[in-house]
Amino acid sequence: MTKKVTITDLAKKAGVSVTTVSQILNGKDARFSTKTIEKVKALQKDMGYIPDFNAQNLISKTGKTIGVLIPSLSNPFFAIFSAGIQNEARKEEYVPLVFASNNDRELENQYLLESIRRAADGMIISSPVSDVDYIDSILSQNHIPYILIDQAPSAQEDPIDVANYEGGAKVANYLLENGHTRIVIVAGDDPTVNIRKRLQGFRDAFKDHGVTISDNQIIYTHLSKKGGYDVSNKAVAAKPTAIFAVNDELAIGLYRGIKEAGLRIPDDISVVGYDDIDWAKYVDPKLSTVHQPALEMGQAAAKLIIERIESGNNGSLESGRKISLPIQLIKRGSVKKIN
Amino acid sequence: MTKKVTITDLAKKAGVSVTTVSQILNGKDARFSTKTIEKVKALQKDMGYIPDFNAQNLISKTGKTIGVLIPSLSNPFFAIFSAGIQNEARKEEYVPLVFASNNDRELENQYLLESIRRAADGMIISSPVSDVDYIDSILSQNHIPYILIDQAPSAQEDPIDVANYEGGAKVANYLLENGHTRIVIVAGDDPTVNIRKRLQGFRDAFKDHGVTISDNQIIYTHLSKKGGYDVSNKAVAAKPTAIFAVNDELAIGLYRGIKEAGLRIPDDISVVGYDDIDWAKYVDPKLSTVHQPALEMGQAAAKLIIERIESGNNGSLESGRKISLPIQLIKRGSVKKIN
DNA sequence: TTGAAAGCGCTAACAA
DNA sequence: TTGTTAGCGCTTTCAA
Repeated sequence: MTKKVTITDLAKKAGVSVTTVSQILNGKDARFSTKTIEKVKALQKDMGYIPDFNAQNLISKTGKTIGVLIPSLSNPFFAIFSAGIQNEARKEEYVPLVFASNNDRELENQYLLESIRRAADGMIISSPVSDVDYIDSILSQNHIPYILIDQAPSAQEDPIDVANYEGGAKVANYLLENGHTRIVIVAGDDPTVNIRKRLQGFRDAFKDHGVTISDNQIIYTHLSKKGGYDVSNKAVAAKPTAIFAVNDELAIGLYRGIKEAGLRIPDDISVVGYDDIDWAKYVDPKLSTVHQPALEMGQAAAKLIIERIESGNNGSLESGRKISLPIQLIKRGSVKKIN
Repeated sequence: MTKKVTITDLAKKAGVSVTTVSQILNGKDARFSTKTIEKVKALQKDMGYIPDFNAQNLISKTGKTIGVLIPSLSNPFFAIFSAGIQNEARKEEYVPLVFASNNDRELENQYLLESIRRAADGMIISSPVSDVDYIDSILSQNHIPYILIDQAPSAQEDPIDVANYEGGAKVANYLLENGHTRIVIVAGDDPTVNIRKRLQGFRDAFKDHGVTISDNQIIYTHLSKKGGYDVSNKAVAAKPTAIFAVNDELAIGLYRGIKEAGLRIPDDISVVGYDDIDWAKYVDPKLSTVHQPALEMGQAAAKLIIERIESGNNGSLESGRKISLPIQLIKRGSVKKIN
């Protein structure tokens, strides 16, 4: 096995010092002769020299790496969210290290440590099972800035605001306009703050119209298609005229269960989701939902964390600016007007 | 900003040399007194010492990193595939660096170089636009083993075999058994070898039954839901009794178009997909398809590349063992018997 | 049972 | 315009 070309090899071959090569290749070539510069650059190509990442990082203390913790890649929302992070990171020459924790606390913890070990410069954490205090303590100790997205009950305000309260209220008003007052809500177990706000907005809007939604109208289940499917009987049994699923995956699971129960959407029952994953347009009937800008959220998260990294603001809970992103109610075919 | 704890800090505090600390922390503690060992280990916890990744790699020349190139995360097949890689890699303490190239050749190339720069020990490439010769040359030069999955026309046999020819044939026979001979195939542009084999198996099976499927019965489009949707009119216009979509995304796009055209599945037209993404069970009617073990494929890919890395087999095209994975025809509700 | 010293590949003061 | 030297944090001979 031929060894990798090092800067010393290159320097020798060029008949200059390693400093010269290093400087030139790093763009600090002001003080060198054109001749030397060209010689070095040509040789770099010829020899296929690529600077050693580890050696560089050992000195610079930054590998331009962002650790990313998400619950799962199989939820399209997070797949797109991750894509957004990657897009934005790329512009600044950062690389995301994406870990899916599957809501497994231990795994999540391992991946957190692995990110630190791999010298992540910052972290984006969007995995809901986290113990926020623990994360804050370990990350602060290591002086790694981080942002929490869509996080478990936490003192910290989400730095990326996507108007969940308003979103929930929009769904409520949409349903109200269409005459629905007999409602079931389907939510994921251990709802995150974002989803709680969404729920709160929804319930408050109903209350404003004189309709109280009690806790037993909320069904909790695993936050997935299967979770929605599993509780569809229960949801249907309550004989609502409309169901609000706190995300689209849930809604699509409900679709299946509702149809298997012999009911039609929206004739027998209306369904509204949340997220507007691309699949929402491909189910029958097309799903009414609230558009969340998943891609933009990923981009915003990456932008924010890079800002913090480069500003040296190793901020924990208190720090940093916020980004607000718009949401939008998308009316499609899954809600019917009743009277 | 407090500095990160280094091995020197720890050694000083323990009153021993860095060698001692290094040896003990790396499990080579045979020759040290229990007392020293305990002291060092305790101090590690206390001080929160984490060895510097870059410094370690600089010496060991391996960062236990696998570069992964996929077309996109938004296709659930690849999301699951990536999850499989991560699962398996984790067991061996490798970390995948996942890059989605979106079929953009330039991006793909950038990510390839970035993986090399970041000292990937091996690569899994599953992005169909690649220029295989180029990849082989650059990776070989850098002595990085790699495996190509589901790759563009290539001399190399896929190291992970998922019986595409047989899969295609199974779909064909299924359709044949149900009386379908008027067929349209919907495929992605620039089909990969795997998909070609799938197609070939399909066509050969029909031919065996005396039915020739001509090239103009194949419609090419973007390999996505939208791609399927976009050509649905064209597909319907050919008045087939059944459509074979080479993947589920395409099939689900077709579903939408077919319904919008006022036709019913499977009464007016039967549809079969390929992949068995989890969504296949959640569309109406449930999609008949061929189950591809995406998760297992990811695991197998990771296993294979780790084997090559650790065996020092920096193999390019010729090398390495193969893994065969079973597929399965899943009959659901999207095919109807006709006569 | 322990430590001194060299060196991994690179960057950056400081000289020349 | 270029080179010498030190040193990043760690592992690993080799010696004590």
